[in-house]
Amino acid sequence: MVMGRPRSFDTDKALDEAMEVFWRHGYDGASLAMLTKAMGIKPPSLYAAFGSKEGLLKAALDRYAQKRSAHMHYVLAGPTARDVAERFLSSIAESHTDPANPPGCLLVQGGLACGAGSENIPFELAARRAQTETELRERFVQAKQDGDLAGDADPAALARFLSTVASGMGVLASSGADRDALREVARVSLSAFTTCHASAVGRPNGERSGPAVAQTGQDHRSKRRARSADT
Amino acid sequence: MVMGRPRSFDTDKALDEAMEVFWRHGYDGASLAMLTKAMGIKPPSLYAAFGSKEGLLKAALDRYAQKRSAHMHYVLAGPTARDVAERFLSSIAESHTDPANPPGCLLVQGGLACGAGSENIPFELAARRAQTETELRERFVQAKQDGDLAGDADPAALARFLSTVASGMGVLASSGADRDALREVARVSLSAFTTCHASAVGRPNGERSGPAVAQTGQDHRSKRRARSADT
DNA sequence: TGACTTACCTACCACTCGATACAAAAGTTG
DNA sequence: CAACTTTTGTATCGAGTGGTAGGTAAGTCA
Repeated sequence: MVMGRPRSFDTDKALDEAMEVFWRHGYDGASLAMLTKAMGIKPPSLYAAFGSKEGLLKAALDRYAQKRSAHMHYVLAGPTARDVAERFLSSIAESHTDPANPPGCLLVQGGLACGAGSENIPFELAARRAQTETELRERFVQAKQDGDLAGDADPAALARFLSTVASGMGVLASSGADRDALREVARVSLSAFTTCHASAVGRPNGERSGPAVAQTGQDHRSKRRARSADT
Repeated sequence: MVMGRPRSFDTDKALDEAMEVFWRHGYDGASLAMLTKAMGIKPPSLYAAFGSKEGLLKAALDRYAQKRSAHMHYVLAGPTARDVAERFLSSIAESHTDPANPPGCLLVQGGLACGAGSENIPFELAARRAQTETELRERFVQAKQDGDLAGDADPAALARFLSTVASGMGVLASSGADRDALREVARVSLSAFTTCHASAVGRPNGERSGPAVAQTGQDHRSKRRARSADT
């Protein structure tokens, strides 16, 4: 079989540039002209390699997750639940203000609300955010089995709290907050975590185990009202 | 002086519809076609009344703030700092999942990152978010003077924490999280708040009094890197 | 070398974007 | 009524959108 002309650009390098554009301008705000200029390629090359603008975003998100996996692995490897929380919040404070990247988090900046024809994108980003929450929750379930998390602590609630704070820090960072501001938020949040971890949190309602958001990047469903999770 | 032909649509009603479109699709995602259809008017009427798409957003944001002012007044009227925090978080959990509105918060959904020509919008939204943080901080400063907030508590840090959690809850709600999920986050956050409010929070760095983000809707400045606050 | 496969670039597609020129319509004031 | 002011709808502006057709360049394999 013949190989044909080899690709003249580095896919990962191009994805890094595309990632930055999506990160800084959001999905709707990132035009093909911006993307191709940043990636150093022409539209046909982009479409041959990634299929569509949405395909390019997904590829960029995959690369984003891949780059973050090492940090997340370190976070989850914390010896205790409290260490995991501390590592998580610190890591977020640093990464969301890393001068090498646009401020904030791609999974938040990318687009919480999009225009006609881009309805899937918020789903896609939400699913990837939910992934982090799930990893934290499972780690806390393990911590509970290990006995380093109080018996009346709620792993799902704690994971959701941390995930929510992380999103909030993304919003804060995108507004120009500096690293110290985020560290401060992390510190306060951690103290909250410690309280819940040690003592009971009143839970009047029944158990809810799953993440609060959709798990997979599914297609657009109901246009009206909230994008409801299918639990 | 002559009055001329009277306006045939209700400005506030039209703004409510525009608000919903911006809320659901973000600034970039909200097209003129969407807006005029929802508002029930034609482009020339829109431009005569609001000047531009950006002007329409600002008018919608003003109306949004006006509608929320009653709730915020109630929140700030809480007898103690803890009550203020509790009222704030509860109010956010309810309002961000109010079925009468799109999920989440307009000031977050509206656009954290925008495309070419809309660079001012994220500033504008950030400034309005900062307003809430400022109100909370000033209330906590007052609480400290009143003696119902510990002497070593940091009003700025607490206000920023609450504001950050509120943004995070906006992101969570936009992903389809239900009201109970947000209430749970509110509960954990409040317990964290209580801890910091009662006992000392280690603060290695100097005082920082201002909000973490820009105060006013200023023009676009540096394209590269973060939109840094000019403190 | 020459056949073959693949990627590249130029130019362009139909469409939508935000915004407006223009004239008819609808009201107030003398 | 007639003069005047403002709003309205139609129809459209130039620019930019995501995406592609078609020909050419650049490599591999026999």
